[in-house]
Amino acid sequence: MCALVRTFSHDRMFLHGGEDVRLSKESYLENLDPEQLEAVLKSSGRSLIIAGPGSGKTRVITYKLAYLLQCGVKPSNILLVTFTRAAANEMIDRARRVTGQDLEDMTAGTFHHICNTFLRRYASKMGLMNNYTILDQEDSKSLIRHARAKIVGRSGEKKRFPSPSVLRSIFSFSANTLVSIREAVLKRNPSHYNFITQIEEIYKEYTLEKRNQNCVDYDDLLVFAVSLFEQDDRVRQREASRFKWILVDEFQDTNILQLKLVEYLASVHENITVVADDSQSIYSFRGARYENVRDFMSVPNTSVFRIQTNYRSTDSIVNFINAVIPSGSIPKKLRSVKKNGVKPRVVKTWDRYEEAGFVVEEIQKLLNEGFDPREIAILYRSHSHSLEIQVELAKNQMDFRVLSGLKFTETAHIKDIMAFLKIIHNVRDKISWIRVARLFPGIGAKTASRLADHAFEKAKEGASILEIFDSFLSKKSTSLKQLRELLQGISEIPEVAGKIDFILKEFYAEHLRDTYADSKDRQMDVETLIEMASRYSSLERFLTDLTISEDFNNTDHESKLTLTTVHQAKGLEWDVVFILSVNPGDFPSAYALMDGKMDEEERIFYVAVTRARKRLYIINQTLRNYDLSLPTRAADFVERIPSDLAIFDSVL
DNA sequence: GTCTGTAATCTTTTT
DNA sequence: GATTACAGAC
Repeated sequence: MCALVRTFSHDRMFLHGGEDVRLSKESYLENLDPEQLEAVLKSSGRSLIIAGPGSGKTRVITYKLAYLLQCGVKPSNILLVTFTRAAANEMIDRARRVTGQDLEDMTAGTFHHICNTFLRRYASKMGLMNNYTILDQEDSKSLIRHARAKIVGRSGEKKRFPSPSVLRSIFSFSANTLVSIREAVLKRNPSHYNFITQIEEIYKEYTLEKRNQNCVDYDDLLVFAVSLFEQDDRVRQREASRFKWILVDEFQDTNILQLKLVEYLASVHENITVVADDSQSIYSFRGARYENVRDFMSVPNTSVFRIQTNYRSTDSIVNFINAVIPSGSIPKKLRSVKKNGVKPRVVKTWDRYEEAGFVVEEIQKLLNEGFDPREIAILYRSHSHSLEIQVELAKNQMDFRVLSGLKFTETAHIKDIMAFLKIIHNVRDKISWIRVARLFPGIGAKTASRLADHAFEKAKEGASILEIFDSFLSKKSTSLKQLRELLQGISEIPEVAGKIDFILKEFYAEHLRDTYADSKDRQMDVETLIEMASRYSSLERFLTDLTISEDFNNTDHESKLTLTTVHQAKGLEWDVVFILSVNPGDFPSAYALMDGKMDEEERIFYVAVTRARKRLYIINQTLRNYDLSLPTRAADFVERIPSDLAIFDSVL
């Protein structure tokens, strides 16, 4: 297909005005450096691009995409898989600008998005109705909580029995690594092994309820998509035929299911390019295995490209980065392009308050120097490490945005509104019924769950909202009547935005006023949600996007500092980066120290350090809240830093 | 049954 | 230090 395969073997000739006139005229390729260019142009068939941090991975994929389009590959024949929806959008935007082509028909997004589109299409094959709802983390936990209560009951046995969150992580780990529940418990939480029979029962109950209520969780999206292709070869053939080209970013963070999926989808045309940096694999807790990179590479005829130049950071920072390459990485040494940088600073403070004080003071200096606040970021291992700094910033009236922590879509008021919509979309969704019913005065846990059970049974018989309420035995309280009217009203309004507006006006605004001190802010959030909804005509699309893509959370940016966990900082970069609380027990986390799992922490630290373009600050504290009798030195990232690569400071 | 106050329980990272 | 389970008042 397209001239690619032919031209590739003959290398640069082609670039310097070889056969393909159309492309050689395009100046955009000149924006790439030789090693990037090679990766873009020469990779066809199966190829793996191992690219270090700051090597312009996004640019490589974007230009590869543009190049394919220029070669005449139709957008509908391309699959682009990225780690976040935002990353896909960014690449598409750039490729659109470069090529001037309309990319509407391209399939792009995260694995979860892509699996969801397959699942909607083939839902019935998998025993689902295509109006299934996707459970987010919290909904999934609620469902597990119910299943848990059913199995463990109210007896004293409950003590030390794994909590819903722990159970969820066990189930999720099992799904994403293709191991049994038994093995998952042994691997992750061996101390819970004596509860194994109950855990297995809860898992059964949870799975059954998900099916009954026509719900899938995040893991199911992947699991179902994989088994769809495994079970039906015709479906696999049909879908794989469509994708003449597949591009996958952040491949080191894929799990075994995602690897399988990619292999299925590439099985017809075998044109697949994956980009990876094994040192940046930081999602093992959700099944990511950087061994995928090795497995992918070990298939015959896979070509491997390496980009080891770092275009992002100054030489001083790159030298520092080279000194903290995680153990177990594929050996690498990054080259820098930007010269005369400032050495990273390692600053010792007393406690988290002093740390916050120092950071704010230093930021003020940087702003005076002329740095743009949008180009300054504060990173930390855990969201809880950010509280003191948030207070300190607020005290000094400095604007900031927080990417970590409670997301817009996770706040109680947004979840309430969503629950109304979810009922309309999938009447069997008990979790939403319970959530909604409890908002009304006089309806508590008991009535709510009786109503949910009733609605569920009636829905199976195909009853309407009105019929569900009419046959609900309980005394016709005013609350129930109001709920009935409300749901009926929502279902009659066609537009998504109109539905939400109706909920707000008829009921929710008042509810907010009665229950929250900050009801004004919350109402404004709901109004934002209406604004978002106005861009959607399909309720299903709206619900899906809101639970599956986080684009909605990264709102305005204007002249603000950024605060975020390292995990959420992946793929981003700033001129100035502060890394907070680099002490054993905080970063690396206490968890990792206990389990001796330092390798992943090293990679997280590596990701953090590599976000900085010009200035890098590493802050730690003398007052350790984690007292180690264990070897602290090995666990202390600061202790490992060679003395000539940073400036060591103390504000004590 | 609902609502409210108090005691116990953890405590990462997220699509 | 916040969430959640539970006991007791209504």
